[in-house]
Order: sequence, then structure tokens, then C-alpha cells
Amino acid sequence: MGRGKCFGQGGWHGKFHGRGYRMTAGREAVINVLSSTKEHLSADEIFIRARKLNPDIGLTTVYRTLERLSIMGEIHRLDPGDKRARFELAESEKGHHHHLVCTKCNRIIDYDDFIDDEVKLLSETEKKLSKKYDFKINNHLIQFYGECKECAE
Amino acid sequence: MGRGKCFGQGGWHGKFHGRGYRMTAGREAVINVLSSTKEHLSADEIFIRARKLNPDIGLTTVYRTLERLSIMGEIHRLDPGDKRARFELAESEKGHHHHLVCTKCNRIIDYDDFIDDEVKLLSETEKKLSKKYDFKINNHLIQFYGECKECAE
DNA sequence: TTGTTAATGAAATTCATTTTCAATAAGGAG
DNA sequence: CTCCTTATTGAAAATGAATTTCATTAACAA
Repeated sequence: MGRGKCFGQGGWHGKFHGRGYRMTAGREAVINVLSSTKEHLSADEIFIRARKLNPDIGLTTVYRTLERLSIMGEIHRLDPGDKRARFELAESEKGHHHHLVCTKCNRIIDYDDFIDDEVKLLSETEKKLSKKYDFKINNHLIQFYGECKECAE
Repeated sequence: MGRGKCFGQGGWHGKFHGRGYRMTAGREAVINVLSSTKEHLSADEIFIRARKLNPDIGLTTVYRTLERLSIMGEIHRLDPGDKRARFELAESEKGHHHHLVCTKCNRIIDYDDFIDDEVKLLSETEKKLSKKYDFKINNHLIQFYGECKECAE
């Protein structure tokens, strides 16, 4: 039956190998957790869910996997007002989006309305800034801060 | 000779009083540090400089003052990739600007080129989002991430 | 001058994240 | 399939920014 499932869904095995890293059960669990949610989870929230897929995984491995994926550009690290970072898959079925961050409850709301103009303007600005400041731009962040409906009343 | 310097430069005394807070030597030192730099300082960097203006100030007071000023909307808290927050005066002579963040050295570069279009688009988007998500927007953040000139070679 | 209470410093505490280190396992070579 | 190199791991200890506690001090209104 051949080599079996040499590549997991999405070619993660290959992505790791291409950079000299290895695919492990722990990493697979973290990736599966991130793949199966639209939420913005913190490291320990990911840890709790990953444990259900693989009870042997340690929190340390979650942190290390998140760091690796971040370096690989496969996830985005979000820093809301509170001090725990949150993560989301860069290439999710959510597609490109920006964030509304509630400064009261730290909830993060995704939006992808109205962003076509934003993205267009951004990529133009990116080019200009890149040239002027001799800065290699890899990524951008747009966030609006305020109070969400629940916190406002 | 009247009541003397009842209001410091910028009306800070009044800003605090208007909200039921008090103006103190510690707060004045923190504000003076922030007023006299274009850098994005962390709490302990502010502490070190504030001590030169007022050797009695404690780090705790710096944190508390920064939090108060942040709530008052007088400063912006920046969260670069590393975990120490950085601060800048909201109303500085720098004027409105956005940021380029180096993901290698965590340096933050201000830019105010090209932002007229950005700001215009943003305020339109703000209105639409505000309405659609019933979200009261107070502030926005635009940042580009990448590698600065020094880190790139 | 006095009284109320916001503000303070020092020390203790919290808690997310990182480091250490010995044990384990991925996966290429043979 | 087996061996070997070394990336990866878990547990525990360490780190470090930020916060809390608490008794003391000082702002400022009356």
C-alpha cells in the first residue's frame, strides 16, 4: 500500500522537512487544534485542546511548536492588551482578515468586510515604505481598539 | 506672585484633576520623560530616566502612572514581539504616525509619510465597522512587520 | 491647619514564557 | 529492518514583566 500517510493534510510533513525539522505527534496535535477552530487561542488553551488529541503532550512543546510555526510564517501571533499572546493559522479557511480588539474583555473579532480597499492601499504603502526605509516588509497588522457590544452597556 | 505654577506645561495638572486624580512629583517625572523623547520606551527604561528627575520614584509608581495615562488616553501602549510593552505620548510633537516593527531586533520606526490616505480610509472603515459590529472604536493601529536595514544583511 | 483619601515605595506575589537537562524518537544511511 | 545522529520532548526550575499588598505619605478641598 505504498509509504502510507507520508504527508498529513495540508502538506505539513513536507513543510517541516523542507526546513530540516521533523514532524511529530505533538506538532500534529497543535496544528490540528489550530486548524479546527476560528477562535484566537492562547498557548494554554491550545495545550488543553491538544491534550485531548494527544494526552502525552506537554505545555513546553506547545510553546515550542508555536514559536517554530511562527518563525515559519505559518501562524500569526496576536498581542491583545492582556499579556498572553494568542495565535491563529496564517492560511486558514477564514481567509485574509483584520481585527477588532475589545480593550475591556480582550475579545478579538475578525472582520473581512471592507478590507479590499484596505489591502490595496496597504500593498501600495508597503512598496513605498519598503523603499524609503530600506525595510523588508513581511506582514502587516491592522487593528481597531474599542469596546465590544457586550462591554459597552 | 499669585498661586505659582498651578498648571504644569501642557495642562497636565488640570487633566488629572478633571478626572478626580492628583498631580504628583512621580507622575510629573514620568510625563517629562515621555515628553522629552521620540523613542518608544519600556516601563523600566522610563523608570531609569524618571529617577534622574526624581530619585525617590519607584518602579511601581511608573507602572501605575503608565496605566493611568493609558486609561486617560494620553499615551499609547505598544506590544512588539517581545513581551515588554512600550509607550509613547499620544499627543506628542511627532504627530499622528504609524509603525514599522523589526521582528529581529524589535526596533520600532515611526513613519508619517503616506498616511493621509491611510487615515482617510481608516476613518471611513471605522464608521462602517462601528455600525456593523456595534463596536465603539477608540483607536487604531497599523503596523508593518519585517526586517530593518541593520538586521537584513 | 486639618481631614479625607489618592498615591506611594518596598516587598511579596502572580503568571506567561523560557531554559535546563536527561530521556526519547524521527527518519536517513546502510 | 536496524543502527545512528540529533532534533524533539516532558518535567521542573528559572526568568522576568507586571501586579498586589499594606502601612505610610502627601494632595488638596474645606
